[in-house]
Amino acid sequence: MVSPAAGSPRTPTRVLVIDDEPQLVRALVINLKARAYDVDTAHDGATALRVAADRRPDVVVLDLGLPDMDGVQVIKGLRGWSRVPILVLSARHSSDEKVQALDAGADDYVTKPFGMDELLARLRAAVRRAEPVGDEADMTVETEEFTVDLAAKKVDRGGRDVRLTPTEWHLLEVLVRNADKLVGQRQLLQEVWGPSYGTETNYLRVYMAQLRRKLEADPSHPRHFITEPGMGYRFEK
Amino acid sequence: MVSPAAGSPRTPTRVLVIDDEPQLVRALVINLKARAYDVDTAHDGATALRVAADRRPDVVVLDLGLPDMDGVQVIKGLRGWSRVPILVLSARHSSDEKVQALDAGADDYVTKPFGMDELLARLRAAVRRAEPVGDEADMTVETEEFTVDLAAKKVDRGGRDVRLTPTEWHLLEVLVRNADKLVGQRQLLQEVWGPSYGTETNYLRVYMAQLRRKLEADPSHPRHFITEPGMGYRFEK
DNA sequence: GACGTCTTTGACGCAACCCTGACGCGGGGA
DNA sequence: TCCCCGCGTCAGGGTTGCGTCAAAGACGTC
Repeated sequence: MVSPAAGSPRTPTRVLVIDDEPQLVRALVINLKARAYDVDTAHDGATALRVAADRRPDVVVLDLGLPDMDGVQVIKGLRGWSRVPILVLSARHSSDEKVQALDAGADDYVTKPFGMDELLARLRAAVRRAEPVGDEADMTVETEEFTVDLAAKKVDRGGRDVRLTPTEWHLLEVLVRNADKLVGQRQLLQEVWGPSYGTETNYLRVYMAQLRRKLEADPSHPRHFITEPGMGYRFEK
Repeated sequence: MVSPAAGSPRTPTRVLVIDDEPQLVRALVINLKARAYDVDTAHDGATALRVAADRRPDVVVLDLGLPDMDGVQVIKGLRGWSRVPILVLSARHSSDEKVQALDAGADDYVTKPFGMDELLARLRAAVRRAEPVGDEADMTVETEEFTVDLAAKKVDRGGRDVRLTPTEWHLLEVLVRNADKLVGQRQLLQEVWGPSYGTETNYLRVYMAQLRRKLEADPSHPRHFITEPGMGYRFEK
């Protein structure tokens, strides 16, 4: 419900687990990998900071009881250059330590022993709130002749904005989101005009013509909006 | 120390406390107010959703045990239109309930009884990470004709302050924050008038006209507040 | 209780959009 | 070769959506 991300098989979430207890690490790694996370591990603070810089994890799970340095120092070390979500584990229930860790920049604090379900849920929550807004980065598709910005809902052609009607834009959006793939006319009709449509192919002809007229260099010999006779249409860069 | 925007007297953080236990609410309110938070309260889910829509809190503290509805429903109700951080309180230690709440969109989960220090630390953490990154720098947007200062909530035009009503300002703010991007009329209505609006496009027409009359050089040929027929509006520098 | 401001609501003219039908063209099958 | 289906193109008409104005309702202040 958050973002459909049609066609983009998002790279797996990368987790960095920092802990010096082999058993706990193993349990975490197994559970995380089973859920298709990409996992790195570090057994002490110094390594952790190095690995974090190298691998740029999407979320960090940090045990405060490390052999070489104080956990809070690790948090500060990370926060010096990164806003990656940090989920702290600790055997200590002391309120003081929680406050210290959280104020140093941790995002969450879980006391051992903990339920794996809960930890994973907290991890999902941390990842979820870290990502969504910025996914408008590569929401823009360029061709030689024009540029489509899906986030801003703008089409640029030779420095000038192209004015599209709602239906035209909707049609364009579906095609661009499925770039290089054939989109059947039924699917196109249902996505743009609604589920009760499916045979009114004349609509498609009219609006494809409009799109080509506004975007193609030579509308009668389209290079980007290709007709696949009897099947549908395809957008190509 | 994480304090935002040095030099800007940022408005106090607004907290919405949702709980039906008077004692707990009182304790929370006292502690929060002592730390200069702005506090609203609600003792059931329905009120909570209404107040949230009205007051736009910066963070929500939600007790799951409400008299009128399931806490998870409240979370979903909020998440339908807002990304405000939600901190859940609950007497139940069940792992299941934690997972449900977190996956519904909660940001953190604290089991009662809890230490006030810890709660406040978690609250600080939630608020801190909700703050956008580069907020301080470009809190002001300039055009050839006028300047909008988002932090000071002021609009300057030719050296003179422009007087805007609350609704006008709110509308302007949403548009400016999404500069160059198209903002759908539904989104606009929900962000300015609240989540229960979405089809009253006549409001938009009236208030866009007011904004243009006050800010555009030639209100009948707007250069900054662009109408995208059938879709929404766009602010351009 | 009267006033001023802000918000909501309704009515109207006008422009833009969406749908529709007609026509021409080209390729594949009979 | 002729026919037919699918596609591209064009132009007209019904409908929707937008801008504008004005007046009534809600709210707070003096």
